Amino acid sequence: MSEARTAGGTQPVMVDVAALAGVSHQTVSRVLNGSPHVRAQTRERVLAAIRKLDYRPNTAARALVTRRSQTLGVISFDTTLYGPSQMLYGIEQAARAAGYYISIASLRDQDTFSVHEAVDRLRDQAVEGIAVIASRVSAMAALARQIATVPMVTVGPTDPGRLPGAGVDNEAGARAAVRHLLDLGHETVHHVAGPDDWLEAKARQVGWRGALQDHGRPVPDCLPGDWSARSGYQAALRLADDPGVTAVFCANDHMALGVVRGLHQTGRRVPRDVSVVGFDDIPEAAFLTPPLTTVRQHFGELGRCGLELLLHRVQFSAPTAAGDDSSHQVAIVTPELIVRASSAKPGR
Amino acid sequence: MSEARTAGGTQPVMVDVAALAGVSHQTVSRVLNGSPHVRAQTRERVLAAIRKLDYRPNTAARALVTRRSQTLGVISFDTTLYGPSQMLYGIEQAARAAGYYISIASLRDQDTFSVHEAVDRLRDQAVEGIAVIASRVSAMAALARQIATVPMVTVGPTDPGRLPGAGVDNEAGARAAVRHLLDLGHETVHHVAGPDDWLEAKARQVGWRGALQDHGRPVPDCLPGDWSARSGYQAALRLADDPGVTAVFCANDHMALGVVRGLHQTGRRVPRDVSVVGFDDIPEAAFLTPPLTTVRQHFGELGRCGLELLLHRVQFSAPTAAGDDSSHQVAIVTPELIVRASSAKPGR
DNA sequence: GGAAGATTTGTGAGCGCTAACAATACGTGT
DNA sequence: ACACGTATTGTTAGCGCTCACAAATCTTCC
Repeated sequence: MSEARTAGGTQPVMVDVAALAGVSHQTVSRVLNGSPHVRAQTRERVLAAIRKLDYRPNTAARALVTRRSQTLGVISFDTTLYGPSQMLYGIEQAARAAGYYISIASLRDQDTFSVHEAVDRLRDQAVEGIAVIASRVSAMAALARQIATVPMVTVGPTDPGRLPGAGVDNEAGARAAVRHLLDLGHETVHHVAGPDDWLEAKARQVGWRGALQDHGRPVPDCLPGDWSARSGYQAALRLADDPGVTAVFCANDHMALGVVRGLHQTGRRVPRDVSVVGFDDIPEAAFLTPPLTTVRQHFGELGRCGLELLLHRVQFSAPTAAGDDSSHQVAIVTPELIVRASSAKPGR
Repeated sequence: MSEARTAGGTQPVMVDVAALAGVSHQTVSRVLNGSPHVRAQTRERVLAAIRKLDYRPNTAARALVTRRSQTLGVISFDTTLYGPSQMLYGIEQAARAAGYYISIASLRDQDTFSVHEAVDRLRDQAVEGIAVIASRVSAMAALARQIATVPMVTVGPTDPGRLPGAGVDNEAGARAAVRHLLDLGHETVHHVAGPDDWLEAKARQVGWRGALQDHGRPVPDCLPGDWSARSGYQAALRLADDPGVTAVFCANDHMALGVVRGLHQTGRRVPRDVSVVGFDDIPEAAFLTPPLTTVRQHFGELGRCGLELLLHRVQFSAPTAAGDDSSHQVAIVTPELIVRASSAKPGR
């Protein structure tokens, strides 16, 4: 009969609870793990002891023997941006609901080295799976190379065929935006794009071009941006030179807001002279001057969705994954066009 | 001589490395922990074996015996908001630099129950310390009650005297904003405040009122807001009834942007008729229409700062903290006024 | 009433690692 | 050559938990 340390500064351990409840440590373990082979009365006694001692199981010991950390990792770049931070939130909520802890690794750069480092870091913590909020094509490639080492999904931007994940149908969103502007009567639509090597930027650009071509409209040169309001502003200054511009579709709301600012400064009125449409529907979009027409993404939903996918994979790849079932699962959410005052009929 | 499993799907463990390097597992441990009592040549051999096997130490086993998880927890509410997400990033960067992992717990509500739950959750993970990005007075109170159980600091809003933490001098920031408007020649300044039970909101309101009183100006009624652009918009509609309003100081940029929108809609021009100043300096502030005068906070810096404080406490409270040294350490950063086009001389 | 079965509990081993101590190797001065 | 101190390495014993299995208890039914 091992004497349990009753006092002292140390945390109580399982045998302490067992001693107090008058059972063996294994019975305590059974109660903790919800085993059905415990008499109700015994369970009560154990639970009472747990409560009295404020006992909390040692996760490290448990992880050591079960080889499961109950932890998922999240790699995120640019938590600064609206989308990523929203998705992180959605992921965390979903993980908690599923009984998992979340460990994060946020990166400044999306280069191969940083990506590998982040994955390593998370693997060192024995995470059971990783959700990645990455967007750069390069980062995706780096991740694809590591997919074998640990279950992984992408959230937000997806790279169908290489990595499983939950994403938004950016192309459809862009098409909807362009179609809306054409329907209003605009001859064509200009585009302020996101960085070349971002998947979302690419997809939105493709959608924009596709919609114009489908309607047999001229496809103007595409203006480069970097998601920031500043880059939108600069694009607008260039756009202002061309009197033919009547409609601009921006790859995100922040750039759209910069475009509005730039147009305004050069004497073009929105939406009287030029219509502007964004993408994302940030919370303040409805309260900008003018309120911004945009394409709404449900980032939170996306995070939840992605995590579900990840959990599924974690379950499957239990000991040795290898030849998984459907390796390239992807969940696609279709975004929604929100029409506000920044887009209107061309006013000639 | 225990035969090391050379193949198999299992991860290599320390004895595997030891066997390959021809040493004991303890020597491997020494190399891993940077012990000086290892011959350089031996160290090399061990490192080579580690590399060859792609061995990675089991954190659970290590945590079990050292009783240190190398993990810090972050509790955050509203990762959605600009400030919190920025601070989270700063915290993560600083933690990584210090060799700590970060586990997050984000909460939807700031009520007592949620706060306790989050702390429990993090404690279950055996985090060595917790950084809290909370703002509600109620949440602070709940935290203060748990401070004894684990080292804790607040980041962002601070509650001097109760919890240690890194914060911004919101009052000084507000004073600077108000003074700026008075200097421009405005008779008084109206205020759209944040939620009553947020510490930042309170401090900014106090600063606003104080500055007005210092200059012997009338203190108008304060308009309530909830940080959202929508609430700013609504406040503006109310403000519009009063022709005497020439300057508005908003407790954050999003509300300021809503105020601008509301004023614009009711025919008041910014800054010609009314000057508007915000707080935060969100990245797009400079590209709003008009560019927003605001008070800049260095959120990232703040996160770093707070984490440093936390690490300090973690070090100190090693086995049994109890009577700590300076229990109410606080780092205060002074924000900076950024003048842009949304504020100007009253145009009568 | 007692054997066969089901239910509930206890026992021992070991997950992979570090901490303490023991044991060796290496030099140095006498 | 010897003892002695110092570098370097090895040995043993857990950390707190779960797993596999053994033991004890309670049923049930002939």
